[in-house]
Amino acid sequence: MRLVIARCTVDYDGRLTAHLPTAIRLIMVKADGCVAIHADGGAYKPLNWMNAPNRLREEEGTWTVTNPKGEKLTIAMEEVLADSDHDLGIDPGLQKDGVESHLQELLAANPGALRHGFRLVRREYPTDIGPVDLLCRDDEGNAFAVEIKRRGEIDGVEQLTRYLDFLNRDPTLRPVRGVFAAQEIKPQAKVLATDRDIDWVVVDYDELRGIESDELRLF
Amino acid sequence: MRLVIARCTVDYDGRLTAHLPTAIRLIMVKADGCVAIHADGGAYKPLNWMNAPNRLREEEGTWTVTNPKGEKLTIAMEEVLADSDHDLGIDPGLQKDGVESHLQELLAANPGALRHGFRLVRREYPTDIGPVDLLCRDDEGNAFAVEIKRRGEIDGVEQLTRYLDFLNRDPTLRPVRGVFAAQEIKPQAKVLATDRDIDWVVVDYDELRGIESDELRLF
DNA sequence: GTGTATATCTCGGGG
DNA sequence: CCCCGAGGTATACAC
Repeated sequence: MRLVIARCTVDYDGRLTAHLPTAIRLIMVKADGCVAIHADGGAYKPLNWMNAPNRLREEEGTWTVTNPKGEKLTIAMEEVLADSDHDLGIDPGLQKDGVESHLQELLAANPGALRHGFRLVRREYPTDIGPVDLLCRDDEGNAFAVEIKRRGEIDGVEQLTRYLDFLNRDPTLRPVRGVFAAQEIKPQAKVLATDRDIDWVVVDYDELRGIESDELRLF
Repeated sequence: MRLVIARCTVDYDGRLTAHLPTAIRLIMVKADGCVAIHADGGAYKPLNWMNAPNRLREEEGTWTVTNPKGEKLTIAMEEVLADSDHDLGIDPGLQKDGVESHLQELLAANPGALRHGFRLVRREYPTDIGPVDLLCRDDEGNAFAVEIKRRGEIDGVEQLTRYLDFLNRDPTLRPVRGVFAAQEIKPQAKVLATDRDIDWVVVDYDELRGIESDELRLF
């Protein structure tokens, strides 16, 4: 990783055009070739950047970064204050826990946590406009489409509504009701779901993991 | 801006839990206090971070960053390879061109580019759930709500659908049809728009700018 | 503060 | 490769 502190101006021409007036900034060049220009604030997002793959040409105080899509980043170096290079090696990568996919796995393994008697028909059940997280049936054979979110907001209800529209055109499934499941659900999302006759369930992630490990303990 | 190159492990505990095993990484601390941990690849997004406002405690090889929401980032420094500080000053900021607001201006000035005979009633026409980008009428007086996006995706169609629901309750406007305009429109968005009887138009930004400058040239 | 809409979103998965 | 959905989305802006 190369780190350059320099007074510079920057121009980006690609998906939009953008210009940075003269100032001192950090220019970070990673091993994969990606370039990011950081100011001393504004969270982790750089002011300007160019992702890999790209080609960096460095000549007479002007850096030009181009990529295959025809985007172009031009850095005019006015004064270089520091320039260092560091060998970081390959990163083993981030281990995450608690995201939606994991929540979906847990609920797929324990659909009864959503409603008593639920059994899973299929995860990622396909429709013309995308896959539904879970398709379940209750003990009377009624079909339910389940949309799972970590945080339940209004667009999750919209998403489920779209799936229900399409699923209810299928005579082998009809009628299909909706269940909106999330670790927390915003008041507006509850209102909209209720208005559309969609059930909502707040699920407890830690409790689900508890059920899971309890079941494992039985073996 | 402080730049530290160090072999470290990192743990984040907040909206999720995440762990980074031992490796050499860049730790960037900006003037506003935000902390970002970068590997030598993977675009501009850091592996882990903590935005401002937060509190950084540094003691005996362990950095602890906490924020008011109760999130916590712990960096265990095993070996510091470089540690430098740079005064960057305040950045004058980015000047952008080509974003949605500009596209909206161009289409407001040239509604005929959407459909022959269109004239503008109002930009940002208010409804109970937010303003519609453009309200137009055709040469027969029929009302059209226009939603403008740079990239047309499915949630833009949802947005327009909500506006149409509300606009069609107004007897002085009814019936109002929808036009979904974007520089590019994803296939799913086209399917959903067609399904809901909403027209969609792909607009060419550069061509629109051409029309604009042509009109200026007439004066 | 919440709610809403945008982003050169980034990133990862699946066809 | 594109399409699609999720994100510790972040960020700006209106109410």
